[in-house]
Amino acid sequence: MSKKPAPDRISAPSVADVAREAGVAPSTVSRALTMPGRIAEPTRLKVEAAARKLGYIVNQTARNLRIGQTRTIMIVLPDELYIGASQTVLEVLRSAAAALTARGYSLVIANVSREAQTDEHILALAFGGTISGVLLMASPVPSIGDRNLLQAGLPLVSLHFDMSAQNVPSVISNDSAAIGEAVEALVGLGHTRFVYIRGRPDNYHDVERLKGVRLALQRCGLPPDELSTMQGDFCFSGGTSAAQRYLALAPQDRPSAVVCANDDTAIGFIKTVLDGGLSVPGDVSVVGFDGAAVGAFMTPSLSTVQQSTAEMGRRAVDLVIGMALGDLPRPPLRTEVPCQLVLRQSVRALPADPS
Amino acid sequence: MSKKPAPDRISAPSVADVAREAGVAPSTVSRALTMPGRIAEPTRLKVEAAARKLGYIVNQTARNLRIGQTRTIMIVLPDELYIGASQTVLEVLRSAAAALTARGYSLVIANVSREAQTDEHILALAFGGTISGVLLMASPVPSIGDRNLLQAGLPLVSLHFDMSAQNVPSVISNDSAAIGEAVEALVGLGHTRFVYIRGRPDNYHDVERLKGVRLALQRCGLPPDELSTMQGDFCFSGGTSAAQRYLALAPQDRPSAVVCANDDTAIGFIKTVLDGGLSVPGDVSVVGFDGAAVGAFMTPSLSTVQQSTAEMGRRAVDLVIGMALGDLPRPPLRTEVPCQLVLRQSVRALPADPS
DNA sequence: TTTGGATTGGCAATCGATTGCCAACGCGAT
DNA sequence: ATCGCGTTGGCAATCGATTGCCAATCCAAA
Repeated sequence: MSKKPAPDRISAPSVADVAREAGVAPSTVSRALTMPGRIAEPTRLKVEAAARKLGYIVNQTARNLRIGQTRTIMIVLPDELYIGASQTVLEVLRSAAAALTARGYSLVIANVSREAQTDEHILALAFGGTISGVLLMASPVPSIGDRNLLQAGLPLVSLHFDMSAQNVPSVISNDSAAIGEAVEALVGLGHTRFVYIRGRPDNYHDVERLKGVRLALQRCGLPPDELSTMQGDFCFSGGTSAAQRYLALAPQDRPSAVVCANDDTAIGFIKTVLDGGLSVPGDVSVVGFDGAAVGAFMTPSLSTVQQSTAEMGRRAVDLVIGMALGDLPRPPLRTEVPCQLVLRQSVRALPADPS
Repeated sequence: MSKKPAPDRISAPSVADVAREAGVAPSTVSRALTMPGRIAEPTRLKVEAAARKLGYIVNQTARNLRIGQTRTIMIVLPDELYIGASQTVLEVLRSAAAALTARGYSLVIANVSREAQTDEHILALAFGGTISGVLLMASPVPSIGDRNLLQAGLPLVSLHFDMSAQNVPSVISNDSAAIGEAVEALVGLGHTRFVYIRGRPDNYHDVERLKGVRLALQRCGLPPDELSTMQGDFCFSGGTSAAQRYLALAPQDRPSAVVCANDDTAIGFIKTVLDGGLSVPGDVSVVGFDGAAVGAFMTPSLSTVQQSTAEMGRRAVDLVIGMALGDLPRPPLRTEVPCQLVLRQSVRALPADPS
């Protein structure tokens, strides 16, 4: 407030500077600022005043080096940070970031794609000592040669993918059960013939969701051959190409219910069949997965399975910080956060069959 | 490959360990690994072999402390990381992240919202010595009391907002000119009466885009009172409420062209007027701004002004790294990246007026 | 063989904060 | 006045990598 010590100082003041200003030893400064109670009140106040006067801010790099910890969590994003309508990964990222900063942690993004040298970068970061924990978002464990992220000995939590089998605590949606609910709702509306439009091959979500569809149909007593599948890719384009195949079917051969691996697929599908002259939900009912915000504003509005992204992020952060602090010697391996079915204009009840 | 030195070693190997293994001094190890040419080839190979054998990875914390640099760029995100259809900020973030990691930099996210203590956190990070530069995304300069981010003396680049007046190099879209093009296109299609649905008050983009609309109408020779404005908020809800006001107008009083501050606004507007029984573009033509990917899959598909997000991210990274390395003593204060007008089904030509 | 210059590699200081250890000090009790 | 205990604060080592400086070494030229 009074006068600035140095408006454009090159090097920031250090504990030594503060100590000199306050007339005490550097160790006293450090303790005064970080160990309440360890230093007598009058001395502490003197130090605090000196620190404020000099505009002292602790050098985190030096601090981290000394204490061997960083309060920094690394986030590994999926192969491809696809930007479409489904933004589950981003929503979880937002919630995790909020939870982390609220607890005084920083967050570094390790990657936004997954090219050749990306895993190397991730591992260098993990082994470089700047990281206190890792959040793995919808990603396999980064590895290079015979070295992988698990060996870094860092607290590690998987989001979206269930890796409990590999002993990695996982925070996941109940993909299979949730999509099953959607299928049961469609059966309840009179649908008996289904298409499932798949995501990328070998993807965890695709496998789980397809499984959920199959199980639900079985529970409803429908024979397995009432379900056909079409290949998709979790993107608009996958929905579009599946729709073209759907349109190519003879009208009476078209299943009345289409369940999609995610919202983008559903959106691509709907747009294409509408352009092809069909009505949604008049001719075909469509359900997506993820709960993209824009779904409510599509025409027709999109039925979907809403993931609880905010809670997933929070839970994962609780886990990884707990592990980093050693509070969780045996973290739960599976934390399942339930989804919520949202039925909108894109589905309708089938008129009772007179036959 | 042969046998692991210690599968669960507590402390990672240091230069000292490598030096012992290779039979040289620590300084030699350091130089061998970071200064090509400084160390004779045979020695260098010996060191490299030892490092590989021990699985040595440099401790970045120590390295950063010593060299007083971090190759880490901090990203400050907007007040609210709104997740809707318009994802400009996220697209730019993705592109910037890709450019940064490609150049060996790390990226820390300072914040995902802007609460009371957020700015404190941002400044602590900035002054804490762990940061080499800052990318400010659609955000004002964080400050707390009489201390602000500018005083940290860090390379700083603004994205989305033009802060060249405050001497901050800015990478921006040509908001005003681009939306002007859209307006001119609509005038070219025969539209003469316009509504502009605004974003949040005092927002940079809102101001620029409204200005662009006004200037374009003026250029086209239309009187200012052919433009009315409605309040929005950059979200679906803003479009929705504006649409309700639009529907409340007598049909002959409804302007035939609606220009929205962004795509989310347009999407909310379209959905609501469609539900209200109007046709788009039959009764009203609508244009958004941002180029949300999902726009192409709406019904009708959304006309918009596409921002070149990928290029913006790259440009900003080039700037901030150049400044950090001292390569850019006088960085350009304004880098304007042009947008591209995309006309889709949501606009149509007005039939020639017989009167 | 000697000399000069270039190359190589080691020693030790340094970055800034933290912390184990201990000396000094104060205070109350004997 | 002395002792003993608890409190306070200083000294110096430490975290791990980098780098200025210099000694040792080598090679070619004289």
